[in-house]
Amino acid sequence: MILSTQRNQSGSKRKENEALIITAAEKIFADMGYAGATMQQIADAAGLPKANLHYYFPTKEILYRNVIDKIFNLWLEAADIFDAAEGPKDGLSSYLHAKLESSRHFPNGSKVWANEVIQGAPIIQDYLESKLTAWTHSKAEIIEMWIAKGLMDPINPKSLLYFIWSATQHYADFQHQIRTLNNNSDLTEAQWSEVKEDIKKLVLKGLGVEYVSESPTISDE
Amino acid sequence: MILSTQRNQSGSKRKENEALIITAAEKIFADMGYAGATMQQIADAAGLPKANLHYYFPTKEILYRNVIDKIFNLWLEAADIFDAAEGPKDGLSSYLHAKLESSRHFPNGSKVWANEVIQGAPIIQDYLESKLTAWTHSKAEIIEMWIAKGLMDPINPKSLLYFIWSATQHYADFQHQIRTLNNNSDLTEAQWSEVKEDIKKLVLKGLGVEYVSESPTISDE
DNA sequence: AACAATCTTGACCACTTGGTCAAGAAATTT
DNA sequence: AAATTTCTTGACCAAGTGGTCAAGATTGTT
Repeated sequence: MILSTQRNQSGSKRKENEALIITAAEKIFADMGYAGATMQQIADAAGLPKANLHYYFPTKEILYRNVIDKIFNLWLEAADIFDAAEGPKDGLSSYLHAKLESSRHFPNGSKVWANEVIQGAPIIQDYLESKLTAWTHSKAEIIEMWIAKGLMDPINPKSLLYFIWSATQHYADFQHQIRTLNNNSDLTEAQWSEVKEDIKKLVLKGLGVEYVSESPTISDE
Repeated sequence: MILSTQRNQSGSKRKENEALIITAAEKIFADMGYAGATMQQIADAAGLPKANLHYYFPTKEILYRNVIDKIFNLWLEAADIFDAAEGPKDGLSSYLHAKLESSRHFPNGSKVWANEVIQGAPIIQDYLESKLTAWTHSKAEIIEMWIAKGLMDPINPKSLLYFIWSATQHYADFQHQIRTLNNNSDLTEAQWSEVKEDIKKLVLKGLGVEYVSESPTISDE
C-alpha cells in the first residue's frame, strides 16, 4: 500500500501533516509535473520548511506515490456505482456523472495521473499492471453482459471505457485550455449542466440506449 | 512564427540539423515533460554534442516552442477536411479518422501538447489565445450551421469538439495505459480498425446522423 | 589559394536540486 | 519531573542543470 514508510501509532499530528503535505503536493505536481515540481515549492505550499517534508516523506518519489495512491483510491470508490447499476442507462449515466463531478471539483488528481501516464508511467507502472487491469476487466464484463442482454448496441467494452475516461477527464486535464476558449472564465454552473447533458445524451444515444433529458436547471450535485 | 532565431539562407545543413534536433526533442519532451527533459538527453537522442544544440537553438525554451510550432501546424492541416465537408456525416467522420491516424502515427506531438496544457500552458499560452481560439470559433460556426440545417442533433459545438479531441487524442496521450491494458502489446491493425469503427459509430449515431458501417478489414489509410 | 562564413566541440561555470544532519523544541510516557 | 519519543528547522553538500566560450574544423566564395 505504499504508506508513509514509518509507523503511525498515536500520531494525529502525523496524519494531519501528511494530509496537508499530500494536498499541497497534489497541486504542485499537477501544475509542474513530477520533474518540474520541487520539494521547496511543495514545502512553501504546505507552509512548512523543506526539511520537515523529508521527515514525513523521505524522498520525493515516496511523496509522489502517496499522492497517486490517494487519487487512485478515490477513483475506485467512484466506480462502485457501476456495479450496483441495473443497466447501461442507469450505470453509464451515473458513472459519467460521477467522473464529471470529479473532474470539476478535483482536477488535480486527474492531472497528476495524466502527466504520469503520458510519460510512460515510469513510477506507477505497477498500478497499471495490477489494480487498473483488474478493475478494467471487471467493468468490461459488466458491459458485455449488458450487450448480451440487448440493453445496448454492441461495442468493444474497452473502446467504451476509454471513451468515457477521455471525455470526462478531458475537463480536468485540459481545464486550462477549456478556460481559455471560454473567454478566460471557468465554466459556469449552467455550462457544466450543459456539458453533462451533452455528454450523457451523446453516449447513451450513440449506444442505442433511450435517454430522457433531465431538466438542466435543477440542482445537480 | 517563432522560427530558429537565426537566418536561414542557403542552409541545407542547418535545416537538416534543425529537423533532426526537433524530432529528437519531440520524443524526449513527450517522454519526460518540459522540465524533466534535459538538453543532454535530447543531444544524445539526436547524436550530437550538447553545445551543438545550443548553436541551433539558443535556449531550451526556444527549442521547445519550435517543437510546439511543428505540432500545431500539423493539426491545422488535418482540420482542413472539416471545412471542405458537405455535412456532419462526411466532415465528422473524416476528422475523426484524421485525428485517430495522427494519434496512431505521431503520438509524441499530442503528448507534448497535453503535458503543456495540463500544466497551465506556461510557455505556449499565446498559442491558445490566438491560433487555437480562432480555429475553434471557425469550426464551431460550421457545426452550428449543420445543426441549423437539421443535419444533426443540437449540441453545444464546443462540447462536440472537446468530445472529438479527447476521444481521439486519448489514444496518443494514454498510449502507454492502453498498451498495458492490452496485454502489453500495441494495438493491432484489426484493433485500430475496431476502435475507429466504435468511435465513429458512437459519435455519429449519438448525434442523430445516420451511419453506415464500413467494412473494417479493407485497407484504411 | 586565400578569405570569410558556418559549424563543431570539450571544457567550464553559476545556479538549482534532492537529500542530510545535528541540535534543539514539544509532546508523551513513566 | 525526568526520561523518552516525536517533531522542527537552518545550514550544508554532492550531483546535475542550462548555458557559455574560445579554439578549431569544415564548407563556400572570390
